[in-house]
Amino acid sequence: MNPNSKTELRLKDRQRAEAAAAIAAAAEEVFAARGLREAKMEEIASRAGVSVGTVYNHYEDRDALLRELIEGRRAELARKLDGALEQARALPFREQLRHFCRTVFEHFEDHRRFLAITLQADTANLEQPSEGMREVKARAAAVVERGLQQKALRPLGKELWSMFLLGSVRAVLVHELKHPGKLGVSERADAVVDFFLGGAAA
Amino acid sequence: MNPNSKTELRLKDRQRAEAAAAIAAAAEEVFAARGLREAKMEEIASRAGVSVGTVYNHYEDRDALLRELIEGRRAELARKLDGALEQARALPFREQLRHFCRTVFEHFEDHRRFLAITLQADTANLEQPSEGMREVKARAAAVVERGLQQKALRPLGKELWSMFLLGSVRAVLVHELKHPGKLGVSERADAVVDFFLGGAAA
Amino acid sequence: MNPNSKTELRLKDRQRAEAAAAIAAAAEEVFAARGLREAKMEEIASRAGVSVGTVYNHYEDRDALLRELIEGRRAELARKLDGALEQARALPFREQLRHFCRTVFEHFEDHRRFLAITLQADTANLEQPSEGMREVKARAAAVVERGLQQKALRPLGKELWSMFLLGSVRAVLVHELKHPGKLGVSERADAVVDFFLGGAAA
Amino acid sequence: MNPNSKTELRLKDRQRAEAAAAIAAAAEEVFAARGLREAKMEEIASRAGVSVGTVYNHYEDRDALLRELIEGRRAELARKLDGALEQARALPFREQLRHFCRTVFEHFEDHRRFLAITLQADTANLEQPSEGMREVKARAAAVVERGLQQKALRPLGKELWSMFLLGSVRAVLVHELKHPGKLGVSERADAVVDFFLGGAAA
DNA sequence: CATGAATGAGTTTTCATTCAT
DNA sequence: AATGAATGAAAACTCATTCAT
Repeated sequence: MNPNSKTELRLKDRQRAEAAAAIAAAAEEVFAARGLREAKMEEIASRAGVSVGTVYNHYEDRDALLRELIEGRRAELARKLDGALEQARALPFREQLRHFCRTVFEHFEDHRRFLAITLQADTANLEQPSEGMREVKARAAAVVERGLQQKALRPLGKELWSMFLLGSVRAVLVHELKHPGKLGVSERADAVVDFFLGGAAA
Repeated sequence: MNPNSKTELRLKDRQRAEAAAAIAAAAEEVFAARGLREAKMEEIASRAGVSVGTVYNHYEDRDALLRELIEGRRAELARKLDGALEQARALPFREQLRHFCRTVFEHFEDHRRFLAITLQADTANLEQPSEGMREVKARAAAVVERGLQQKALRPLGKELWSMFLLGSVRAVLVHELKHPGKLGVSERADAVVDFFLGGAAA
Repeated sequence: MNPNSKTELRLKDRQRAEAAAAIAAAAEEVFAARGLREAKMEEIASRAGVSVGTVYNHYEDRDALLRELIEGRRAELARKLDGALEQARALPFREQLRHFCRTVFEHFEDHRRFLAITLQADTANLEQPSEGMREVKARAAAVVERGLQQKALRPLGKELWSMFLLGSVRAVLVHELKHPGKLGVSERADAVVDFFLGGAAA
Repeated sequence: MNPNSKTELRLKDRQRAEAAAAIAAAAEEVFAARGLREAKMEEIASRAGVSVGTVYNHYEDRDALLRELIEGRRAELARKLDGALEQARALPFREQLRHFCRTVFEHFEDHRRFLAITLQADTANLEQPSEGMREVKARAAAVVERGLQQKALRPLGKELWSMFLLGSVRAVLVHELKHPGKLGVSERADAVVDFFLGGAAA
């Protein structure tokens, strides 16, 4: 009927996606500001400049919104990590580690307070570890894998090392959240790499 | 009037405290089983074998109950840590570290699922870091302090090291929560100490 | 976007106002029938033909509902009194007084039982005399003022006279409430005016 | 068994009565301060220096407490009025009226804020006008009766005049409650008598 | 009799979700 | 598809009353 139908569809799709993104952004702010329990659909809607009904046109329900939000952020980070690791493929292991950490810190720089929530949602609902978290872990495991292959890491199991790596990153993240402004992204990455590789002993 | 009045007071106080403890225990279970958002006051009451009203006789409201619960567990851990550090005072730093980690792991062993929840509450409501968390951090800082004085740690700031120490402990904790049963308390402590002191590098 | 947007807004506003009025009417009935303490939100809602939630969409909480209800009725009366006094401006003072009283009695005729409740709420919470009551008093003071200017009243202070005027009106009101149907609005007004101006002495 | 049993009984009775009076006094304060709806049994008990249970040992339930409280105060007033009218029996009518009013004002002087509550309770529960209020009205009717017999009042029905008389007294009472301290008991009585007998006209 | 913690039915209030416009 | 008022099930919380000590 309409020769532009294909174009129009794309246009609509894009508009849809933009609306969904705006809502997600608003939700991020509200969840961050109020907490997982106190965040209200009404506030999310009004902060997004739409009505509640519209939020429900884009997300099945409150849970779905939160889930997609978290997964989305994690997927975004996973993508960034893929890029960073690809770029650093040829560099020495320590450099690869640094790239990994910097990417994480940069990502959190953009989503500061919401990530605190993410960190929660990770610990909660232990039953079904989110797909997204698994993805980030997979990237950590990938870096660590390379370190093991290059004999840059002691042989102790990929899982254990990535666990410690993410734990160290997380510690700095939370610390930054509570005492902001001390260190730049690079310094934070350096601190983690130094500690992770060399430990604390004198 | 009553020659036993003093005794009676103590008795009533003790009974009151016991009732509060029973409710706290029930609340711990329910919060752990249902999650921070889904835990209902009614269920807490009935699991404690009392009526809702009684819960409200002991705790101002739902928030207060959760808050006091978390703080209570943290204070308990802080007390245990004080004991452990006191006991290990004369031992080499590595041993002290091990005592610290073991104590934390043992504590978590007792409160497994609820503490998963606690870990959340820590990250959330960043505004006012709980008194209890501060106390645990203080103990970590104390161990680290000794390490610095004995030149067992590189000079890098008490805060930074305790941050990494707790981060490493937490990583193992969460890992254990998701993949239970792999390691005993001692092995976990050893793993953390080894990593914390020596790092991951080959 | 929508050429009717202005009209639509008005329509919605009107509907909102109508809904609020319907709820207020239901609340009036329930408060009147059950009393200030026994009136339940659920009954108000169902008598208004809406759900509880809807009541809360229109009124902050139970207190606000009652407050706005009372204030609303008082404001209504104040408006009627303004009209009556305006109309009677040129008439002799005794006539003005009669208009004043008739207006009050007519108003009470419409809201009989609820106003019995209102009379309570006036006396209670003496701390902050309601805006609405102040308005009614102001009208009484205005009539009295005219009487003083025309030397139709002995000079004794506007406040004192309006106090006695309202007291006399109130006495008849309460009496009517308890022994209904004896006198028509006009007769009641005449009785008050006669008493107020001439006193009881033979 | 016990030769003192009679005395003891009386002692106990007296103690019982004193306890009940203390509770009534506390209740009066709390009902006055918080209002009919907001007054809590716990607060009444603690202000009386006893436990809730004790309150229930003296009064069937909350309603009974309030009812007996109000009735008690009214009966007290009725007794005082009987005395005053007896004393003034031989005086001219205007003096009798003054005695009546003074007695009322003095009584309210003692129970200031609580009376506001009484005034409410009068208006509410119109169904069953309290026995106590009827008693006070009866005294007003009695004074008025004398006035009529002495031809000191225009013939207009005992009921109507006592209604106006109490209405005028009440007006001054409420006014005093809101703007305290202006007039002494005597001046207030004079004002009412002057107005009641002579009206407001110049 | 006094005590005061326990009770739990009864209310208020919340808020995710729906749906007529 | 957007709107936002209406919905009402589900919680949270209250508090008069009871009763074991």
